[in-house]
Amino acid sequence: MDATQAGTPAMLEQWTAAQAGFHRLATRLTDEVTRRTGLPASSIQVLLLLLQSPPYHTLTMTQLARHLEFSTAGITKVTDRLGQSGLIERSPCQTDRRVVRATLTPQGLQAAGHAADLLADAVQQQVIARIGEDGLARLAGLVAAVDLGR
Amino acid sequence: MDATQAGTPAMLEQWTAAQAGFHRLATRLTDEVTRRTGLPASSIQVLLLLLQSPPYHTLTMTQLARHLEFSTAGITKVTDRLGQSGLIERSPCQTDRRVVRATLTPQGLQAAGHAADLLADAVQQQVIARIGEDGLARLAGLVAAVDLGR
DNA sequence: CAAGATTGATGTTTCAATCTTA
DNA sequence: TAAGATTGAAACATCAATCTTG
Repeated sequence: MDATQAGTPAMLEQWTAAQAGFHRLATRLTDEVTRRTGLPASSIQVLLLLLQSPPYHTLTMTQLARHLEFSTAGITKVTDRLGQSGLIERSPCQTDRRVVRATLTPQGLQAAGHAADLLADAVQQQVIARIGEDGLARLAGLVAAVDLGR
Repeated sequence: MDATQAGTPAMLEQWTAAQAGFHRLATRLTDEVTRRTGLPASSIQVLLLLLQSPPYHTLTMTQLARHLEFSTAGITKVTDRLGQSGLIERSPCQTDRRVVRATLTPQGLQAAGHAADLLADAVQQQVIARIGEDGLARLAGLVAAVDLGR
């Protein structure tokens, strides 16, 4: 028996089940927000990340890409769409002119807040109601622990 | 203060962090398999699901779509590609001629086993090594608990 | 030469419409 | 009439190549 099989097949099934289940959950929650705002999932993620980046609700393209595990090309296009919708503004950085920063506009701040409210409702009803606040905390903790050794 | 705010902003940040972290993890594990097999993530998911569906490694299009939270259109095209690669075979159901079933070919069974080995290695090294087998079990349990009340 | 960002081409997924069968 | 599956069009994300700046 080699190292490949050491964890038993059950380990792999646990992982695939967790992956599929998490995907179902994330889809269900995001769809709730998408349906009421018309925004695709990636745009919602960008808006919420900027909302959670006080005090100026500003991040660079690469910061957005790193946090969301997106390609920089993808971030360029998401922020293009958000810019055309008037929800964010892109501005070149003064000190390093290679850098482009994305900032929530007042309208974007409002949209992000609305999306956050809708998502919070969904999390409350579909997650907290089933595993409690401590359940969510344990879930987030486990994911973070795996992420740390990155 | 209305129900929307009840869970505190921290609850929402925990969720967004968990979502981003899980996405990073899933991407990292799958990329490992994709790089060595040339198969996109969705094809890998279909192969593994069929592998875990004994005794005949057969599922219908809608079963695949439901388990993976894919559109049926998407499943049609994934199985198209897998069929062209000779990894699965599509056959009409005898008793209900609307239904199409996908079955692993001998070659597909081998490919699925290989993908499972690669993924199991990645899970072992990147997940078990950090949170242990019981950590993965807790993670899967929490996700399943949220999924149940579906 | 390396890092940040963008563009065009490519692959994948979904949506809407359609076809077939129950 | 509804359910299962497929098709073509559109949306989205990634890759490779390119441009600019440090």
